Amino acid sequence: MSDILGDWKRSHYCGDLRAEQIGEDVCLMGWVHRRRDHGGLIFIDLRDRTGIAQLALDPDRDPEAHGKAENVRNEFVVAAIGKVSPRPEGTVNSKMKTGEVEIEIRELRILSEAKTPPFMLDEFTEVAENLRLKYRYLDLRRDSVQSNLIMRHKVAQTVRNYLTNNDFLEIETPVLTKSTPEGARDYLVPSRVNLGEFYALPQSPQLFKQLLMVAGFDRYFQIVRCFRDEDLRADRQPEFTQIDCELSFVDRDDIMTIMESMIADIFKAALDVDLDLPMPRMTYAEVIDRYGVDNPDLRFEMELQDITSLVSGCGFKVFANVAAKGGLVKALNAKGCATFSRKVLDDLTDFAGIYGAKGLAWVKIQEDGSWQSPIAKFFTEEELKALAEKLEAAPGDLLLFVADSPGIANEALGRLRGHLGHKLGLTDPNSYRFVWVTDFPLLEWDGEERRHMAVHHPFTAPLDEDIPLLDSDPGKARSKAYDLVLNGSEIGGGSIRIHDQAVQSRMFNLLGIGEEEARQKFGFLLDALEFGAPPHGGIAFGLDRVMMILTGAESIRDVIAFPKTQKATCLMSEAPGSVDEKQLRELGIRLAARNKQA
RNA sequence: GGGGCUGUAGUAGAGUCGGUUACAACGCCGGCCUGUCACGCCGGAGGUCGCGGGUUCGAGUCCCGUCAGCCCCGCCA
Repeated sequence: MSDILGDWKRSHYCGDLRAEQIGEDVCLMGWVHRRRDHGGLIFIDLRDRTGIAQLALDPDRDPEAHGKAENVRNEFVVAAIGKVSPRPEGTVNSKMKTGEVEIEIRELRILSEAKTPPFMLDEFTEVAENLRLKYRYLDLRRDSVQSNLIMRHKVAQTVRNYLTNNDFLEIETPVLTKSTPEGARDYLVPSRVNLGEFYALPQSPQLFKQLLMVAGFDRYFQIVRCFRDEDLRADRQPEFTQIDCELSFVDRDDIMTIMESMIADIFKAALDVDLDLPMPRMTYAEVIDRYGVDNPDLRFEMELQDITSLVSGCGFKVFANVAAKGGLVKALNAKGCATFSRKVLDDLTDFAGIYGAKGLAWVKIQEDGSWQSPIAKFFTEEELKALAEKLEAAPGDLLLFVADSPGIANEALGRLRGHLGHKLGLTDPNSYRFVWVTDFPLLEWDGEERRHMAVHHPFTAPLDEDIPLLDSDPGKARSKAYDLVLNGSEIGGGSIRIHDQAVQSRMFNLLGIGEEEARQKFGFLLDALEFGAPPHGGIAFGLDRVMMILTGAESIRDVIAFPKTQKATCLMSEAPGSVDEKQLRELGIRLAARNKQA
């Protein structure tokens, strides 16, 4: 039987007690983190979200409270009243914020008893993630995830303050909305009132925020949940949070300038780190050429080199053939890695294979400058010299080559570059290297669907100078889209939108979206564009990914209070679950028979 | 849809070549202990080795299947 709270009021958080409070009477409430029973004296480490304070219970001083403390177990919820006292000489704990003081407890109330938790709630015990997720409310008592969520709150507040001070308005948009085309799979919600019809949960508030610009709100933001029914990854959840912004009467530079300063505020507030502004900007073509991927990690160099022209006529058929067929031969120099074993090189080859590379050629530069390599014999002295010069090869270096179609050669070697950066310890977790990537291609060809797809989304404006290309060579057209990349991770992206109905219609044409289909899917946007749409553009940041980097979390689950597993289930609530036959009937839904026998 | 890793007391692990009663730690329960702070000492309880099948005289160990969690490819405008 527990005690009642009665009229006790908490006076302090546990973690806030310092030497300044010595002599004060305090009332603390929290969870028993640990109890140390010395037979006589009992110590209780009392925990709340701010930290831990040591309660001291002396049988001579307060036998009743001490007696109660004998029955206390871990994770009991207790309230305690006592006097803040200095710890006796030699017993100060310098590892604790509150280590100079303890509370001499006069009265103790057990507010709630607790079963022994299924795992220990200390920072030393590694617990399997499925167990952590099943008992998430206990896992969240642990300092690590709790401090991540506290920082997340701080970041959200910083965003609100910054954007508010810059004349943005926070406006909510519908969660029950309409399926959007071109994007990821939608989560669907059946309508009871409109049998047979479905809402879709938003993948982003894209259309609504553009309509808010047409409506004249000028600057909008929302910290908003978005939904995508796609497979999960370490940095992808089916529901995630975006910092979503849209502005009128601006160009790309305006948006990037305003937003990078918000990012700087976030880093100052969360980590007390000062960022250098403005952040560097690079075109898509440049980052692909130099790093192979559109989200390069700039914490280290190791740039890719295009050596296609150097090997186009060489004796190594693999390279020569690729060059002849319009492919790309790219190389990077892993400085000092000539020591890699055959096994490691095989692993790197397998790694490149994941991204479609059919092989990975390598060269070890020996101490005497000679080439140790299965392919060296195919090259002339001049070719070797030219390659060595281009790659700045020095004794001890490891040169790696991928020859393939441009897409595969760039991606495979680019990913390999990132992989090596990690492996070689070149990715300092306390270094933050940003880059804006601009001038993305507007369209990409989808071989399966036999049509162009929007790289960003179908409302993205082409570069002014590339508008003529829409007719002549749409695949070459570049867009006014931009991504913000941090340490190899895309943390945000956006674009200037099309605000001209005629251009928007041409865009739909290019995408193979017929007039009827366009009208049916987002006629309201096309209509709106005809009623005076200002030039506008925006951006959305993935709050979860930003938080991962700020906290150093390896999984997005560590920055979300109640995340889902890789199969998009919640181990705690056991969502998703089946529903009553009655609910289905009301929705006019009958489940198709499963292919396995019931 | 595909590739890979993991699964042994409450927890996280060890378990050799297939061989006696599956180990020690932390936690838990009981006892002792008045300055600890991941307290200490003594004792105790606690196991369908994820699940199902197979091989074998004998399976935690080998094989097949299956379930769950994780990482990756595809997918994610």
